[in-house]
Amino acid sequence: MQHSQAFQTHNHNTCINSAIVKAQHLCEQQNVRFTPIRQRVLELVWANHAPILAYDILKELRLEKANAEAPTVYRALEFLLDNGLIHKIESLNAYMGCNHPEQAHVSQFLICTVCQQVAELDNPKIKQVIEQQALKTGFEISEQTIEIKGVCPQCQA
Amino acid sequence: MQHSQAFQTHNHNTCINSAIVKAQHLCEQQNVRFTPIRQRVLELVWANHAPILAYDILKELRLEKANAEAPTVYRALEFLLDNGLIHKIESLNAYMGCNHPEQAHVSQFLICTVCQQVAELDNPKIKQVIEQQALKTGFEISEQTIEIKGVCPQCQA
DNA sequence: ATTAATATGTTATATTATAACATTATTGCG
DNA sequence: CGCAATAATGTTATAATATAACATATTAAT
Repeated sequence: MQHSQAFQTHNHNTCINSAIVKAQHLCEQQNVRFTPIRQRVLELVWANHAPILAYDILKELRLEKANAEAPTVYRALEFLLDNGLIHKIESLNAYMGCNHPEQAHVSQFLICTVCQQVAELDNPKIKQVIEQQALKTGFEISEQTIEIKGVCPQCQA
Repeated sequence: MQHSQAFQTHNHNTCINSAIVKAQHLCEQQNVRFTPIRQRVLELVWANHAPILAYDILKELRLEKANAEAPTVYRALEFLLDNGLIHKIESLNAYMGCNHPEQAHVSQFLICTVCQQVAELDNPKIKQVIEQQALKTGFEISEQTIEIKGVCPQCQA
């Protein structure tokens, strides 16, 4: 089973549109404001399946909004993170869209070091084994950061 | 089985001494230079079971070496990382000593958000399940970053 | 001893992220 | 509606993390 389109060819506009629509619905449900800046930043994050750097978002924003500054971007990113709409890839200091923000989940990221694309897995086995093994030491987990680097199927060919 | 002393009381001088001795041997074997700066940085990294920030290492170094600068620290950290003597905790931008640099291994880190201490696990089950599940998508793993946040046994009491 | 390779010193700057305060927009309520 | 409270954005400055580039010193190999 392929959990993500990231490593397959697909019409990526569908990804972006679907992400925006989901975000709109979720923000409405949560009664939080999906403002134009927040939407635009989310669109920019979704521009590729590769994670994007905050200052690269800023560069893009500035093409449309000359007075954009770092806090504009970081505030939008914080909002999107808080509401589960994006993930931060810690080992890259970069951000990527979340595949299914509508449900809480623990993700694992497969980061292709050749094409830079990242696939989001939400594999319950991985989550559970980690919980199980950590519990053996008496540790109570609140958060898992799982980032896997390697080469995706496309780039092996 | 407890894989690390981090969350238990212990004579920590033993940890530091043992880490330095292992590093000396390994560097000799590998025919790389374990210089005074590199040794001192390794000692500072081992000062606690909590990861340390690069600029905190720099502050300590400067007490002994007034002309120490950022590159001094980052070069030593790079050397220690390259030779498997320390790990970088990506989600904290911080560095910690490696428990058994003498063998290649995939680690998982249990980061206590209360006491800031970090235990290094080297759990083969976790490693294998991740490999297995990633392989299902055709992904070839080269590196795993596994950082688990939560509360350690001591801090639950 | 001389050269090559490695390590360190030094200055500057790139990159990532936040603090602090001013202004504007939106919401809730009398 | 009009006003106050809250939330969001604008703006300037700076903190925190990390590297580039080039000079000097140390060590290793011949």
